[in-house]
Amino acid sequence: MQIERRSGTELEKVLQGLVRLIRQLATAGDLSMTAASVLGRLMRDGPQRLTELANNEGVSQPGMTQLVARLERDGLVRRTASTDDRRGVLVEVTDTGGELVERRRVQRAEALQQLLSLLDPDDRAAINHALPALTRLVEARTTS
Amino acid sequence: MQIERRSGTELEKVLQGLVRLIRQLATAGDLSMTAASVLGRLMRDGPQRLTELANNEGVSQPGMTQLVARLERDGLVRRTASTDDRRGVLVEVTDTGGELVERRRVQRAEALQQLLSLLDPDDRAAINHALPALTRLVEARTTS
DNA sequence: TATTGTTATACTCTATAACTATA
DNA sequence: TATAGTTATAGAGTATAACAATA
Repeated sequence: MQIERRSGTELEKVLQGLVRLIRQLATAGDLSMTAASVLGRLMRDGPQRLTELANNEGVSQPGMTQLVARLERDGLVRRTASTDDRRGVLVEVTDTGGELVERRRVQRAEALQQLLSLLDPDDRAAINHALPALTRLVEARTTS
Repeated sequence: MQIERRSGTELEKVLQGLVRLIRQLATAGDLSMTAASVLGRLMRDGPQRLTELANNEGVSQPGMTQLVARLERDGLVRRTASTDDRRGVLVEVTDTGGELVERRRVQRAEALQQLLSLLDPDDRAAINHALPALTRLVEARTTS
């Protein structure tokens, strides 16, 4: 038990550092975290309703209206009327938006790769080995 | 080489998830990331100059003036005149601020501990084993 | 003249409350 | 009446430019 308590504390410290790291990695297009997350989701899951996006991103409905308005102004997403329910709005990512997301993803991956290359092979192996476990850690949050 | 390129991409994916995770963990006091980081730094390294804080946090000098003004208004930091250079301002954390930082830290650690306990022992071990390496990864960024 | 910090101004991001249109 | 979305308004958080005070 004491070992486990300590690992939560240790992990907290490390994650704080990782958040700092991510925040500072070069990222094209200067998107906010929520904007990037919305674009990523639209790429992954296809066009979605505004309300659905707001709920999934943990943002208010007006907040999502405004975020989508900015993204639309910047040519990254497109709004189309929902076919069946005339109240609804479908948001979909444009080609420009998709390219931007991909470019950012590659940039971050390359920056991380560069950092990994500075580490000892043992450290690289340890991180590699922990990636599936960390993925499950993240999913444990979503699931529970 | 191909193995390494893939690990950058994998790590990028995992870190995106971890950032989402951290963002959503319960946190008392509703501090912004920069505010939390400034308070943490003041706790760790003691009172600091405004310019020093701005540089370390990657924020403009006016931005730091305004952030410190909000933190002061909320009773979390205190500004004192610098002893030697009368242009300078020293920022230090108050008892209230210190307690808030500590409370948040404990909350996050407990939430993470709870998530860790949902994983297989193997996954927990893999994460535990990678923590020092991840710490060095973060430090590689700062150093390079 | 250079440095430290503040003030003025503007934009993004986000919330809540009040509204409109459709179901 | 309930749901989908928008508009109005306000505050946090950030930037750049212009300024004041001190070195």
